[in-house]
Amino acid sequence: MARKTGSHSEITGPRIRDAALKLFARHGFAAVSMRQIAAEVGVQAGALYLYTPDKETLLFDLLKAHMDDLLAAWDADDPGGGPVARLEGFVRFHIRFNLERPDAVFLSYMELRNLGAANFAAIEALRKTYETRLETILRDGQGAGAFTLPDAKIATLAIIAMLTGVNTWYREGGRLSRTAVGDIYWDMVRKSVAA
Amino acid sequence: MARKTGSHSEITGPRIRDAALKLFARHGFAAVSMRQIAAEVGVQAGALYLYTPDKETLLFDLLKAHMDDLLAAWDADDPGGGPVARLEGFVRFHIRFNLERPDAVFLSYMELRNLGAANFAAIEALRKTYETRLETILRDGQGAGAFTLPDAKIATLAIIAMLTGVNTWYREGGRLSRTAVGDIYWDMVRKSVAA
DNA sequence: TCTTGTATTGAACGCATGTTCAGATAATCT
DNA sequence: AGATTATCTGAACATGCGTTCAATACAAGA
Repeated sequence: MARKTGSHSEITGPRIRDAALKLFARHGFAAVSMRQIAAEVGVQAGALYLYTPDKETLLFDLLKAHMDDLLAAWDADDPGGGPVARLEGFVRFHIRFNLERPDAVFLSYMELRNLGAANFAAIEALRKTYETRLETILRDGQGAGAFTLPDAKIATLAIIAMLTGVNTWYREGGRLSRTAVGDIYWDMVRKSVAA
Repeated sequence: MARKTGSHSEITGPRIRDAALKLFARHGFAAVSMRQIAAEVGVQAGALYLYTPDKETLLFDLLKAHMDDLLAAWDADDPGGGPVARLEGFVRFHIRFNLERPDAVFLSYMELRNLGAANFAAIEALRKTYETRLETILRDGQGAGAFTLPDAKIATLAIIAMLTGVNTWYREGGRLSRTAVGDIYWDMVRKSVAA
């Protein structure tokens, strides 16, 4: 047996990335073998190397794609207007976006350490870019007298950490809808930066 | 060569746990081999099995010890008094305690997935116990009219996530002292639950 | 000093790892 | 129909894994 009927790189490629994302998130990068990913897709391990030069690059591509998605999605979602409206938009966006792709979020802040220096720096830069989006809103609001912040940089990190924490406890079909979660966090964030 | 001069279980035991903690936190549980841990201590891999029945138990013991420390330290540190004073105590305690043992904190919320079901449940129970400590303070304050919370349970998780986030960015000798960090987070937490 | 118990080595076990590649088959193009 | 290209297999490579255990050297107590 060699090439399989119906085989296409446009089909196999995404399936490999999906399987890798799911398995890496569930068990950790180092604990997942190329053979396990291949088995999930239904091919032999050797076939994976038609789609990635090596295991680390497979991880990097997943993280890079996630961060690119995140930035593009926020830039499309930014409501504009005053700092308060934009901050509310950010809070609701971050929660919604992260809850829609828990595996990618988990990977993105758990498996950075498995990247080489260059790949690590690339992801870090994207993360910093995202943080700056929020920091700018906070500084604008501070300048306009809408917010009172002891430290804008730390407020940025504190808010993002708080919001990202939703992914650790939220379960589909639980006590609260996603909208209700957004309401609760917006209430806390709004007050935490209040003048 | 067999037994080494000056060898003692009271010395080697802690050194193995220290090395395992450091390496697991740095590279991840699955990525660290028993031989690497042994090399860090300066013994052969076989010697580790005098101190742990297997690799997973070594991880579990580290996590368990950390959670026990955490609970005991808070119970000793709880200032008592009114809900506002206790909440301030909790915020400052959590930051200080976590900054003193970043490796253990990192492990405790990154490597739970490498535990079997029984070990996982044991750590989860301790974590929940700690969360309940904060939740009780928040509910007391809510009852006394000192706090206004849309949801006490979620406020608990949000505050802990925000505080634990300090460990991802704090660097010794950086711009802010630990006390200054405590001040900033206490300001944000206090306002986020304000009436 | 002699004995008993403790701490460690070093080799071995079977099995899994990431990666490569020649060969084989399916899809596509001429 | 025939030639070419894309896709995948299956075996192989060297290396490393967690764990066990008999042999051995040191420490401690009598």
